[in-house]
Amino acid sequence: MQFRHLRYFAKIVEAGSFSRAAALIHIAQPALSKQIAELEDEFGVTLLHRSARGVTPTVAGEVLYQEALKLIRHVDDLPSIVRSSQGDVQGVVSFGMASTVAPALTGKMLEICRNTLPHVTLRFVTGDSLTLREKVAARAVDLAIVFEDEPEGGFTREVLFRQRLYLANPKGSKRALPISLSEISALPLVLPTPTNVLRRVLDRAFAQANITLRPIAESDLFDVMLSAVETGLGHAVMPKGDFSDVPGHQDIGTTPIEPPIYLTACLVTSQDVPLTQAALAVEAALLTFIRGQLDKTSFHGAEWVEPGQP
Amino acid sequence: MQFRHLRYFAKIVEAGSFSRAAALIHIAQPALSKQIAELEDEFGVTLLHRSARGVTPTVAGEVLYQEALKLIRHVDDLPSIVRSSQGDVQGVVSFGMASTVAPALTGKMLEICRNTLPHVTLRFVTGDSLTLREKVAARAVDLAIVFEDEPEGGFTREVLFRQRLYLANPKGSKRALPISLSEISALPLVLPTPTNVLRRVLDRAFAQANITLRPIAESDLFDVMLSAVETGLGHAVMPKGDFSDVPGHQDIGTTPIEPPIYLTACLVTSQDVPLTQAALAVEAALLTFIRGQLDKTSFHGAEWVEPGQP
DNA sequence: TAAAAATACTCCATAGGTATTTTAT
DNA sequence: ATAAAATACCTATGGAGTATTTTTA
Repeated sequence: MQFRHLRYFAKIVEAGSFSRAAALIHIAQPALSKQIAELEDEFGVTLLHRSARGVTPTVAGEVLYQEALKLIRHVDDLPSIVRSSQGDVQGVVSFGMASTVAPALTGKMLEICRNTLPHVTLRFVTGDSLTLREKVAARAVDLAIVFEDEPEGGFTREVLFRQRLYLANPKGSKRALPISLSEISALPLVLPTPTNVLRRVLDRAFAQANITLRPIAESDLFDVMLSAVETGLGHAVMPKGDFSDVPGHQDIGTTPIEPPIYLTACLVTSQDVPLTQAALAVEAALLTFIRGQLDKTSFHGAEWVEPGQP
Repeated sequence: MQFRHLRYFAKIVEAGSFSRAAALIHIAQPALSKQIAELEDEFGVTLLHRSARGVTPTVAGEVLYQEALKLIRHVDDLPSIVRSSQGDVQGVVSFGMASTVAPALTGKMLEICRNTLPHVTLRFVTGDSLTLREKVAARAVDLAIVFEDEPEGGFTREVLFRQRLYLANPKGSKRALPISLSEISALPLVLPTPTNVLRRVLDRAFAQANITLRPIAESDLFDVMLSAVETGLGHAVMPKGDFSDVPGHQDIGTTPIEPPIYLTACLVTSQDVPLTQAALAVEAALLTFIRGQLDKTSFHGAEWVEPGQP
């Protein structure tokens, strides 16, 4: 499959005939016949109805035509996209991260930007996923890594990984074996407020297991929950399997929850307004880093999702 | 620019070196050097930092890498997209149209579907643009042609055309010359309710001209407004320059408004859930028709927008 | 029976291979 | 000094051209 195939195919559909398209492209008609034959061969589908006075697309052909148009436009945009990120990329980029992923990424991101984008100022914003997403929608944040339960419209998202949930335990109360939902419900719990994504997923999981959750406290602040765990007051559930990178809370232990529950971490941007060159460059650097160089063993309980449809 | 270029470039970025990538692709290293040289030549930009132990992408290279990934995924999806619309496409497709575009399109759409998609049942829905968009969001309607003032998130949109606004006059009160905003404000007007897109655009236009609009009646129903015009009670403003195709209202005259005011007609679909094969086929057929065979002279005051970014 | 698409073949442009040089650490 | 990329040159696949046949309205 080549670009040429799509370009030719689109022109033929628009011209309504091989020969007319051939004249438009300044190419011989048999060349087009061959190209389309290859396309139909590759897909195993008839794309054009041939008749004595031209061609009309089949249903599959019309679908391909629309996809081809999108691809062609995208490709034709490449030069300007690439060139715009040439030269001195500069500006301020607001980059949001859910509190639990921030410790593992902040340093690395800063380092990358200092190296490859010296004139870009990174403005880090942390918070809970819903707030961050709202800020992205409001354009107060350019891009953000958030956990999503049910994706909402208005955002362009790249799924990064699925993060397993763990029980966060006070230092000392060690336990390596996985813990069940019913066992968890018997513990004193500090949970996020009900609007939180994590909380909603938890509520659903426990509801399905017919267990009522009775947290001893609720908070939307990561640090508040960790402090509560730290002081031994209770346990928390976190999308994080290791706290050794969290300053002040290195000795919080974790226990995998069985059956596993997952949150999906996504990089979201606003769908409505295009990113600045600087934000685009940061996004590209971030994705390249996360999908490539990132030491994935430091993310306990994360299942890396290969790029695909959001 | 070929696909190969992008595929090779992506592999090189992932491998971190020409030679490693060459080994992965099973191709000689100089071939890659040449391809990338061509790419850099075409964009006029350095894409990779060469060093003695491999390559790292430049900023432009990282941006291109991300775009290339999207393109590659899209292309790799083509076979399944195309094949899925092969065979007996069947099902019910809900197709919404803003009331003013419905008369000009309903017949043609039905004809196209009967011909190319015999086992697809088209369910036509008309209404005002905002209601239709809500129905699309709620998945009660698969795709809809609506007028948009400010695009909202959560939808995939294809801009179709800009439609100029006209004053709709009772039969008899003919007038060929354009009419100004202040002249309009002196007439008895029947306007859409304030939530309507058309109304919002009108309110804005008149506010900018420092004119207060005082309609004699408001309605959200196209037919109600037309009936009011028909009986000579008042005038209406419509995104439509010709009423000869509206059964029962053929003799309503129109007057262009000067300076011109426009609404943008878009085909919107829900961004969240993918379309069924049937809806996809209808969408493709519709776009092909509207952008191709449609007799555009029947759309008075429409400026056709060539496909581009929404 | 015409107008259009498909087939048959010929040719050459270019992707890719081999051998070697240049570059950077 | 060594590992990697660039350059030079050669080969051969396949895209495009010309001539012709087949299809269908």
